[in-house]
Amino acid sequence: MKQRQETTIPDIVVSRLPIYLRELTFMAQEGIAVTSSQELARRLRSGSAQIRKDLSYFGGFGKQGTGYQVEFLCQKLREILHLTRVWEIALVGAGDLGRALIHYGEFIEHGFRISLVFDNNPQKIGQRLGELTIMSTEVMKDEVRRQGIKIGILAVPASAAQKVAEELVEAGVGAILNYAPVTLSLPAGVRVQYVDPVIHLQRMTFYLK
Amino acid sequence: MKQRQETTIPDIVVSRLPIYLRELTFMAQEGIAVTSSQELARRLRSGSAQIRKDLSYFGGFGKQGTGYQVEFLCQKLREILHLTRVWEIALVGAGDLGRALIHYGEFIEHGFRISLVFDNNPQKIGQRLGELTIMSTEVMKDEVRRQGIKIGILAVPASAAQKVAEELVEAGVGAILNYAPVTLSLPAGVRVQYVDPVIHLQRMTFYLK
DNA sequence: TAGATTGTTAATCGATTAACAATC
DNA sequence: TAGATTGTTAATCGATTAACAATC
Repeated sequence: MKQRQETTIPDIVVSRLPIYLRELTFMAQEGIAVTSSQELARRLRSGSAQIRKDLSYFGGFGKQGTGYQVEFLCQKLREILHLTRVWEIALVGAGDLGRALIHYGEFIEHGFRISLVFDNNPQKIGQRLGELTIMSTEVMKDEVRRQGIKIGILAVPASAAQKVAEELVEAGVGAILNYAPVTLSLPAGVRVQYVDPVIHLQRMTFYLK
Repeated sequence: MKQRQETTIPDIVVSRLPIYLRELTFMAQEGIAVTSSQELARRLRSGSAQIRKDLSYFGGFGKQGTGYQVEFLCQKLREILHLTRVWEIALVGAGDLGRALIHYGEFIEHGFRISLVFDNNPQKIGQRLGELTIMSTEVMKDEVRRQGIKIGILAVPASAAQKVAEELVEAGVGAILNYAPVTLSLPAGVRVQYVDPVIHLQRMTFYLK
């Protein structure tokens, strides 16, 4: 049960934790109170040794002979991933995608709240989107900084993405979910996750005949 | 310039090729005719040795002392990734996300065409979505098989995803882009790419304070 | 106690990187 | 030729997996 953040956690380990948390949450909903690395591995189509090793970076959460208390492990994973608070998000781009994201219910269910929306189109500025009012990208930096927002979602065209990303970082954002189809060049330490449906599809067509 | 598919290509190598292709396409648009592994690496924030090694799995596309012809390399990458044809796609789920995907212009620009849309909501069946008519999931298997469609996009709730995915696979689909927040259990050989904004965000909050 | 499963070590496997001969 | 950059090998690095003592 020792905490050991002394070691640097491999990024690839961190990237698996949300998957574990999601599956464990399903299991809790199914009424499963206790599980094993083997059962979890079977559901996730991964290896039980990997799961145990991943978890052991953060401490010993199980009991020999028994396994893991599902609710307890969920709670620990939420703490590790800093999910025991609500994260405010700035969304940039109020097109079709931005609209879909605003209405996406999973965000609020999991402690993420889009609290600012920006667009550079004068036609859109001032309009309502869900419960928010679309603001000008000109005030973006100030507003994001003022509210202390740390997460940005980029739903802008590729051509605008780099500049917007830089401004978000200047405003204090440390994590960007990028839907624009372009690789961003940002200072080390800024986290970026890429979502580009075309890239994802192209990763699969290689295997199709 | 030898072709050597003899070796199995590591999945991680394949997954980088679309990123190379995207950046090279930008470079071509910028009027850059010739580039080097070093220049490409700088733009992608990766290593030049990695780029050369990745490409060498498929043949020698460059010239010592000179580098790579941008257009030529783009063409080769398109061939490797099987992007020299149009891929028809079946979209399942006509909610906000499905709507956004239908209107997403990048698909057709890159040779992907959503040609069937399904939903299980009787209210939606028969309605138009873009240029398509929403069809019942009851006819999904038959229609997908009849048209020989190999790619599916899942934009359904988590609770429906596994069943829909299995039906798509039975209908001959070999690649699934899954927007539902759940891990799918499918036969080996079926490719799946996951897009779950919540998971992506949770991979970054670990690093935020 | 007998059975089960963890947490951890060591072995294996695979990916990245450095280095350089080949060559344009 | 001199300079540059590829394609490839070998070294390094890191991640996965197997195995098992510890222990519930």
